[in-house]
Amino acid sequence: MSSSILDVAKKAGVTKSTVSRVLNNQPHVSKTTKEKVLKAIRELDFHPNPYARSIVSGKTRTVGLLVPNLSSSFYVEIVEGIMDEISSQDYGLLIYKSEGKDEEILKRVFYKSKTDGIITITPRFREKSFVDAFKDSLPFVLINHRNTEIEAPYVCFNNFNGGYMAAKFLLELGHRDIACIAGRLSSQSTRDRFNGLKKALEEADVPFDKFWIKIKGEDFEDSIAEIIMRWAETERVPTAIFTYNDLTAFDAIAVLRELGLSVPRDVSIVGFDNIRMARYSRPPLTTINQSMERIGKMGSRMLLELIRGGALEQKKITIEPELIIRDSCEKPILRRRA
Amino acid sequence: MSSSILDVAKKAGVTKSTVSRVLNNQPHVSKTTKEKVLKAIRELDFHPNPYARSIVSGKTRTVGLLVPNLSSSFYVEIVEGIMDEISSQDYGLLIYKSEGKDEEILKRVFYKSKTDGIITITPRFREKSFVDAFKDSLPFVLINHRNTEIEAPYVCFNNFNGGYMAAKFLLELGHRDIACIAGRLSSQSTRDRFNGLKKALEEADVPFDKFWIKIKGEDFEDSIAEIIMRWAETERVPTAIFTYNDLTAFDAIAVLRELGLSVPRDVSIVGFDNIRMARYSRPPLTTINQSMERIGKMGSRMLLELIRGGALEQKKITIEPELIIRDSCEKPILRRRA
DNA sequence: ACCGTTCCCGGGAACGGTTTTAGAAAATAT
DNA sequence: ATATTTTCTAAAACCGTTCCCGGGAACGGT
Repeated sequence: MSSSILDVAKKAGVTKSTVSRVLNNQPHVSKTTKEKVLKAIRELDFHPNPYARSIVSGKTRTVGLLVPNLSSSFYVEIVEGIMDEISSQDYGLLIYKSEGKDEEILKRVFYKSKTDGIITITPRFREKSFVDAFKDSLPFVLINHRNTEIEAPYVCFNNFNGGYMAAKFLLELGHRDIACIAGRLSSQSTRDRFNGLKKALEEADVPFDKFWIKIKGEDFEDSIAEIIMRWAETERVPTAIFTYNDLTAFDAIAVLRELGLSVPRDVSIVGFDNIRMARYSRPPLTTINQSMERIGKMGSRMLLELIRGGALEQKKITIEPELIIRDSCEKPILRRRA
Repeated sequence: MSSSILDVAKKAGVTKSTVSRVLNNQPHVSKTTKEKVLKAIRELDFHPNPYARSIVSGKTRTVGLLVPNLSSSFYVEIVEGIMDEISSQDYGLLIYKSEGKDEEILKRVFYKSKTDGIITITPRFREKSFVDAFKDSLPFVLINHRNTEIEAPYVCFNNFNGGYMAAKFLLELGHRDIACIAGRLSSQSTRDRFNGLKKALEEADVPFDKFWIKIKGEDFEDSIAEIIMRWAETERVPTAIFTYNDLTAFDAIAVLRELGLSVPRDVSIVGFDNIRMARYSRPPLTTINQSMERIGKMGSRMLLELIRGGALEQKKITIEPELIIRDSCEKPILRRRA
């Protein structure tokens, strides 16, 4: 069994109060006593029990993190940013996979783990009222969730501008037949990206053609092939496709290749997220960069500041995206309509 | 403030000991009393403080995880497997990035976090003696570390066989000029892969040509380009390359392409790990599959069994790899030597 | 020499639980 | 009806820490 503060006290010939004072660098302990205690601590290789500490202090030096999954490197990169920041400030990180059951996990972290604060990376919450219950009793930061209903600090990307920039880039290359493969509209960030695209089309006076807008959950479920095949069958294939994330872009490239269409010669593609693999794909993917690491760090800093009882200079932070031009886009080739 | 067991006791008109008994499903509490207490618990939305509990029980229902980083999806996939398993058994997971400072972090988890057990995914430990100090006082499982010095339970891949299978596959295609880009030999798993390759070459009576063996830390540092350029300059380019992981394989493919060499037509490539992106690359990568998720789950189960005080049926588990044939390898073309 | 500070240090309560002990009430046996 | 056992519950001790309080020693001022 590991030794307790009482063992140290006995060994040093003082009481536990004195040991405690030494442990916490408090004043009112003489130099000689301090040394005696320190010696005893060293000899017993004593380390105070963190749980006993937190039971009286109310603090645990641990923060909880809810992440939907680690299958998307978008999330993984954010998590890594959080880990670095949290760790550098000597806090522990309790990580939970929340996919599909955010509320359940949140409850669990809150009641059964007693963290000093919670970060959630999640595109949406089902029950607003539920989250509301927590956010006042515990520091709470949302990442990647520009949220209109829940009144909590957040840090997110300007997805609207991302969508806008991507579309504008394609328009400036000369594309007019621009398709969009969008995610579920229940996610705010997806909606924002989509709306940014619409805005750019509008500004360029390009009519908004419902035929080329494919929305996950409405027009398709998982298979990108399904969508592209349908376009190919009608012999109306867009000259450019904007996809809601890089992984989907890779799928699209693969399917197009199967059909004998080359990217970017026949079809240009813009992704979104700039995940690590985007530079390795064939062709290297033009995409919208968002610094996942940065958003993770920012979110962590906000939370830690909240934990320390500080007031946030900014409760709502939006990070601007950046267009990364690689090789997946070109000027459109002329093609006859069927 | 959240309510305590005393509040519940008062509300139910009993003492805290009775509430505690109800909480822990202990006998010796009458049906009517139990119901009164349960009602009070419900009404106050009471949840026992886990830290107060663990201070007396000595258990925390939390396990610590050391992972070098989340930049490699090899690690990420293992972590996800661990998360799933740990979570399903209602334990919490305290995650730490250990890259380059395993010992320091291990110390931190051990002393400052008081977990019920520790899993480390790490290719190597610097100071054996240091780790030895822990493994007897706390359940401890090594993942991906077939370790000869530290006497601790582990689960790892049969990297030797992986290297062997990869090389054998290339040999059977007819390759003789097979290069190998190997990782740091300080890692046991890298050594194993490398030795597997050597064995296969030996069996096929292919002389082992030092010219084509490039070892990280000895022959190069980071840049794969550097290696391949050197081969190209001497006009001796191998017909096949075995790389020590998939990411390196991608790099190699990119560099070869820059040089106007096509994979697999001019050079065949076999990777290692079968990370998620391997199927998306151009060409889809032939590689050695190791079920990361599986190794994560296995390791977690071992640890949890150890925590429960059970004896392990097997202390050392080795998982066999599998060759995944995709499109990055072909029969060698005839080429004149310079 | 006496008194008021200041500095150290010990005693004990508190934190929120579990566990042991002990005693009262209820059930059973005689 | 009384003795004995069983079942339930309260009281108290404990886990390892922090924190408040109070007492004694040392110190300086008059």
